[in-house]
Amino acid sequence: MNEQDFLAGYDPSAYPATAITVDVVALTIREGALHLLLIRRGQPPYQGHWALPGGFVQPDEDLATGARRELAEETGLGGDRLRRVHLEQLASYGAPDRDPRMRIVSVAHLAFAPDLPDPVADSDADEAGWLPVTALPSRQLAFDHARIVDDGLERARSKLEYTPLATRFLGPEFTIAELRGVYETVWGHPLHAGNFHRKVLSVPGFVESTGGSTERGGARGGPRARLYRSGDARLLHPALLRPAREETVR
Amino acid sequence: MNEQDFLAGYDPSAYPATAITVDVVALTIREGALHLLLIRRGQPPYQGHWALPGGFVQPDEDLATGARRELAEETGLGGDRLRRVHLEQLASYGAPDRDPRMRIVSVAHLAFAPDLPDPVADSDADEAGWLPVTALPSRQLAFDHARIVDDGLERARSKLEYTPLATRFLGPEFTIAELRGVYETVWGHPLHAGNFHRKVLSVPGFVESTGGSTERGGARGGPRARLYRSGDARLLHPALLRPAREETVR
DNA sequence: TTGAGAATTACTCGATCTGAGAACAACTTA
DNA sequence: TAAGTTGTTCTCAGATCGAGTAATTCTCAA
Repeated sequence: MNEQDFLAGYDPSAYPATAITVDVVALTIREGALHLLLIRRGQPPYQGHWALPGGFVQPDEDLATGARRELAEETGLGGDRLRRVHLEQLASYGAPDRDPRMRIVSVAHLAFAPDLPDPVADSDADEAGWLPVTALPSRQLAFDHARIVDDGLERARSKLEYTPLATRFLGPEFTIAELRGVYETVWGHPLHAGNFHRKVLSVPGFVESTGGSTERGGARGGPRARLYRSGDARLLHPALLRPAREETVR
Repeated sequence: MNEQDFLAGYDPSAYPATAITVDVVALTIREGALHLLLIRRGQPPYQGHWALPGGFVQPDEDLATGARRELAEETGLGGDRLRRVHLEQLASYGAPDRDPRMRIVSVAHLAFAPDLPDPVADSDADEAGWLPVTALPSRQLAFDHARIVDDGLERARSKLEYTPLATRFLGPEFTIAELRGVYETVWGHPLHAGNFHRKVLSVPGFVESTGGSTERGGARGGPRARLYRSGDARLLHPALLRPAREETVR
């Protein structure tokens, strides 16, 4: 039997029904706090619970494409704003009983976004919004989404150590203090301003100067700060050190 | 409509047929070279090509369970030997056209194993064996498995930096020189013996002394070496530094 | 039996990096 | 104008790293 004959006689429905979804752990920083995009489900299962934005993968789309589409649908974002969002695959979750409907494997993704507008209500009239990750209603998250969020947060904390992705939470131009704010928010630790400044400028390719400065000083005083944009490094070497790293590994 | 009614009326076959497979990038070290477990496919598609061990996930099993089962089936391993193998999820691959049969999403896993016996031929009479990763027949790997192997190798190199998983390539007791050999093999760089020794013993929880020594010196001379076993740390802090790290990020 | 070579382990030294603190100037609000 | 805040630079002690040296112990081969 050659390969073409084999494919012609192949019957996909002979295999048990499974489905693939993509879910997105979308993070942003609002008013100095880490926020997560959540949807309140309007339909069973888990009706009324908060859940990660996501849905079934279309037959013709890649996993990353599906995740970006779901993110766009929920945030109403498009074009350049959407393109600035960092999106990466997080992990897949496939416990047999994680969804009561059928066997569903979810390929979770992680997104870093600059401060985005509030999402608009979905066609299903689902409520949607950015919720602070502290004081999340863990018990109220649908499916195994609490676990996925935990994994996403740990991945985010870790990625800030050795990649320049912290800049993805900010606009195209930013100050070193704003960048430090991202690290402090995601890591949950205050950082030494002087040492952070020295470190960021000494790592090759992390940031590059725009030559400009802010129009005003800080809200409570201080001089105008110089402006920087993202450099061309994809990895930080040497990496930043996260203080008091916990003993956890996924 | 309550949740039970909803589930009763739910029709899984309404969704397009997709399938989930698990594939395993299983690595081991033989004669100082990194080896990868590969299967030569006995059936279309890609008949005659080398491929990663893997297969469809059973309806009642978890993704990690499926990966371990596939690994056991191909290596003929069981019990304690299998339990010593480190297995972690790598990433999922779901390009729409990656498999000519149907939409198949593969959840790839990564395994670190001590030197294992040669695999026995499968029931499908597929050939199987450990192949050195240098001089892999990249063009001859089935599906997108060359890409998966690349991702797995980079993950392995990276994991050796900040976790004690290098010990998983060795038996329960090992010398510092054997451990250094794992790093040199996976990273592809010779390491400074004295500095490596100092570093391994200074990182808390990496290794602990057994009190014993090897029976003989090295094959070409040298004193007997002290024996160590794996410590209880899950993360190495501070991490080991990989020399000449490339500018790549997944 | 002996000598050459190799490997384990320990030690040294200079360069670099880190954490902590201080200093100064520029800016805010009151 | 005074008081307080912040961006930026500098200093300094301690830790870490890369590279080299050395003592010792063993294997192999002459």
